[in-house]
Order: sequence, then structure tokens, then C-alpha cells
Amino acid sequence: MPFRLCGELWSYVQMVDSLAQRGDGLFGPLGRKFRNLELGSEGELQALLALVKDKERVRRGKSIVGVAGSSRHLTVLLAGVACWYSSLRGGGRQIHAFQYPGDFCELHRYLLPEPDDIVTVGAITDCSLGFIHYKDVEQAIERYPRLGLAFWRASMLQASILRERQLNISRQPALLRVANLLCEQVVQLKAIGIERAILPLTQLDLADAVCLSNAHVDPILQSLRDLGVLSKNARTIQVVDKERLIDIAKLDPLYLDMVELLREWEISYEEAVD
Amino acid sequence: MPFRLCGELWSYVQMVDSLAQRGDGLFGPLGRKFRNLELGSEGELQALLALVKDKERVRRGKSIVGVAGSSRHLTVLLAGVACWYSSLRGGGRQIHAFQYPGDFCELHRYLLPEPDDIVTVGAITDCSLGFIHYKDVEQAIERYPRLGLAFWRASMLQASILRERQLNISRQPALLRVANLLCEQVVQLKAIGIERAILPLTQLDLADAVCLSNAHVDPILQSLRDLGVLSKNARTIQVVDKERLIDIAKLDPLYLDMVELLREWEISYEEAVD
DNA sequence: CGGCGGCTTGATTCGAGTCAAGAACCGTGG
DNA sequence: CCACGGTTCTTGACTCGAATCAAGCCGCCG
Repeated sequence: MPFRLCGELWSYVQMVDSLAQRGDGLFGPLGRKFRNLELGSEGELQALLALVKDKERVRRGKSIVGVAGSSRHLTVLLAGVACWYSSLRGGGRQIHAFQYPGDFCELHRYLLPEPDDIVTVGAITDCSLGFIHYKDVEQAIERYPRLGLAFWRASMLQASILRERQLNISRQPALLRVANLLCEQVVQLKAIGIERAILPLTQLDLADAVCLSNAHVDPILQSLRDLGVLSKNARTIQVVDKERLIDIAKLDPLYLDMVELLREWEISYEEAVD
Repeated sequence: MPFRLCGELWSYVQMVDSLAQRGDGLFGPLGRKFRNLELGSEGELQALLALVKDKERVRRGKSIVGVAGSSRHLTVLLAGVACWYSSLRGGGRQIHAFQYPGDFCELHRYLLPEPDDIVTVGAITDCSLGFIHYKDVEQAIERYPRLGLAFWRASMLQASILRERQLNISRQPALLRVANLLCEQVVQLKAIGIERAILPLTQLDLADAVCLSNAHVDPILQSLRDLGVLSKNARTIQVVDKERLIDIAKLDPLYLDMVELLREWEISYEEAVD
């Protein structure tokens, strides 16, 4: 079982994995995500979950898009962490977003086919994937129109994250960029019920996401550790003081708004579960 | 009739405006856009167009979001140019995208309500707007499910533009950023049948979109004029050598791909019209 | 003709990138 | 249990692109 970090990360992955393996699937990450979307009844959710087929594992570092051949299917991340990136000429990478269990990896290609090489999805840790064939998606949407709205909404959520990332990258100083990115990850993880996890990201992953050089990210993480926001344990990225982190990131009210937005999302998730 | 630039720009706006005013609306910008989306029959298109109500004019510089009160409606840009931006603390602006006739100004708020102040839509020139009440949208989607897919697809298209902008801004040198932005505008205008138009953007608009200072944009535009890509006429922005511009922008193959993507889009539009 | 908004220019400052070298750590295989 | 190789992290010196600031210009509009 090759994992970069043992201990907490591994147990975290296993936990999520075990959720994904449960027979009913109603409480797995995909179910959670769909409940978050607040559209569709349990019946619709079950119909969707029944369509997930051909589970597969992908090793860390490998590409996820097109794993199952002709790629006429949606891919759901069941366990692990992935990222959505574009390769830049010259070897660089721009990571658009990180994906967590329950996320659709390639939703953006469903209605808007694009060449494979524009946007790629890569596995940051070993991942479990589920597939839903386009044919089944179409039929399900036809039968349960609200399912179509839920997919649409999921797309919009991804787009809003893109927008926030764009804002974040474009004109903020380096510290804020990193703080914001970390904030977002914490919120996303919380939304699927995971707290205080070690983020399985390398400094290079962070750098590619916030558009800085890796050599520049390092001292920033150190200062965050000095501030008590991150675990003192060098070589791992773990947020231990979420409030403080939000405080640093919110220096710009817009980011506070972003956090609020996501928090609202999270609240509505909890309501939905009640 | 207060317009910053007379002559060509004004006639361009009038042309688009007259399209928007035509009784049937089937060939107006909204009709074109929907045909581009390749989903839905003419019947569905007509149903949609029938829902557009409460046309209104907004003066340049004013905000578009929430013009008609409680904002329980989609807003369609019928004529003019608008932009989608976030205000940065400290007076700055990040322009996410420019909008042209036929674009939905606030599609992103339909399924994902957000505070008003995160993203704003502003009128760059005087604009004509049409409104479709959410209630009507819902009914129409229920009756014509493919309409829902078309909206979804329109959202995805906006998201892909966001992504390209993010790539563009993040790590390209200034000249490429500007060239790419201009490329995108040319392609978007062509898609609604407008060529060789003067872009009614100020250098500050450009700067806010590509994330440079206005003082930095100016010499870049000059060099593009020297290269024969832009009209020699200072104080206006008009692409006169599209091929050359694409050539400059495509220095990075990813951007070429972007252009290809949009070009493909445009082609399928022409097929649909045939 | 006067004022204002946008464009143009240059000097200076600063943040971030690049490069290169070394250290710490992980997982591997002996 | 220990030695090894590769990956990731850490550090510092140097470079460069772009921001900022400030001033002057031009053309449009009242």
C-alpha cells in the first residue's frame, strides 16, 4: 500500500474508502454531494447511485480522464484526492481545483466536448473511481428532470470555485493566495465530513494552484506554521487553527464572502441531513 | 446619444440593436446564441423568446445586476457590451469576462444564489436588456427539458472561458495576455456575426481583464499597432489582422487550442443555420 | 474655449521567479 | 536492521517583469 504519508492521511483515505464501499452508497461521498446539491429526492439519488459502475483504482500520479477507454462516461471520485489542471508549455501546470470524494472529475466535458489535452485530471493520491455512462445519465435526466438541475448546479459550483481562484491568483500577495487556497480546501473537506485532515498536497501542488514558484511557497508555509495556523510538523500540511486561517485570508472582505458562501453551502448540507 | 466613440462603434451598436428590435426575434442575438447551443428545436427557441419581457435600457457605466428589482429573473443582453467583474478591495476590479448580445448576464445566480457584491455585471456601453422571470424559466424547462440542457451548456461555455482566462492570466507574459484576450473577443463577436468591429473597451478595461496595470497595457497596444494587428488609429481598439493576432497569441499551443475550440463552436453554429 | 476622461511616458520600487546547492525524508531492497 | 536512491523541502543570491507614482498630452464634449 504505497502512500507518501502514513498515519493520519492513510486512515483518512481508508475512512473515505470504506464509505465508498458500503453497499447502499446512500451515505457515501456521492450521496453526500448530491444531498448538498439540494435537488432531487432520495429516489432520484438512489437511481443515480445505481448507475455507478465499473469501479476502478488509479495510482497516484496517473491521469484520470479517459481511464475507461472511449470516455463516454462521467467519472466520480469515490476516494482519494485528485486535481484538475492544464499543462502549460514549458512543463508548468496550472491547477484549477482540487477534487475530493463525491466530485465529478469530468463534468465539464459532458455537454462541451474538448480535446483531451486542454484540461486533465490527475490523481494526487491513489484514487477510487466510479463511472456512469452517458447513456445512463441521459436516461436518468429524462426520467428525473431534477437530476439534470442537480448536475447543472454541480457545474455552477465548480465554476464559482474557478472564479474565486481567479480572483485569488490575480492580484493578491502570496500569503493571501496560499491562505485562501487552504481555506477552500478545509471547507471542501468539511463539507464531506472530514476535519483536521492532513492535506496530501506537496508544496509544488500548492504552488501550481496559487501560481507561485515552489521556492516561494515554502517560506509562506513556514510563516503559517509560526503563526500557529498549520501544524508545526514540517513536511505535512495540516490546518490546526481554522479560525486564524480564515482571519488571515479574510483580510480581503471578498474572500470572507467566499468563505461565507461555502459555509452557507455547508449549512444547507447539514439541514438536508437532519 | 452619449457614446464615447462615434462612427463605427455607434453604427455597430445600432446594427445589433436593430437585430434585437426585430419583431420575430428568431434572428436576434438571443436566437443566434441558442442556435449555437445546438440544443432544442425551433419550437423550443420560440417558446423561450416569448418569455423575454420588460426590456430595459441601461446607461454605460451603470450596474446591470438587479436592475429589475428583486432579481428573480434571468437577464439577457440584447444590445451593447457588458462585463462581469468582481470588485477588489482597494478600488481594483477583476473583469472575468466580457458579454455580448445574446449572453445571459446572470446565469450563474440562477441555481447558485450569491450575495450581490461578489460578482457584478456592469454596462460598458449603453445596453438593452431583456428579462425572463425565473418562474417562466422553470416552467419552460419543465415543458422542454432540452432547454434545461441548453442553459446548462451555456453555463459550461462561460466556465470554459473563465478557465481560459485563468490560464492566460496566470503565467503568460503581458503581450500574450493581451493578444489572447483580444483573440477571444474577436471570436466571440464573430460568433454573433460581427467582424472587424471596434472594441468599445478602454485600456483600463483591458488591464482589469488581463490583470495588468493600465500603464503597462498601453505600450503593448502600441506594439500590436506597430505589428499591424491593430488599427493604427490610436485611441480605438480594432483588430485588423486577425490571422496575425492568432499567430501571436498561439505562441502557446494551449491558446491555439482555445481558439480552435471556439472556432469549432462557431462552425457548428453555421451548420445549424444552414 | 475650458474641463474631464482617457492615453502616454518615464523613473523608481518591489514582489516573485529562477537557479543551484544542500538537507531531510520516504520507501526500497539487501 | 541498515544502506541507498529518488522525491520533496529548504535556503540564498541574483534577475526581471510589472506595479506604482507622477506628470503631461490629446481629443471629446459641454
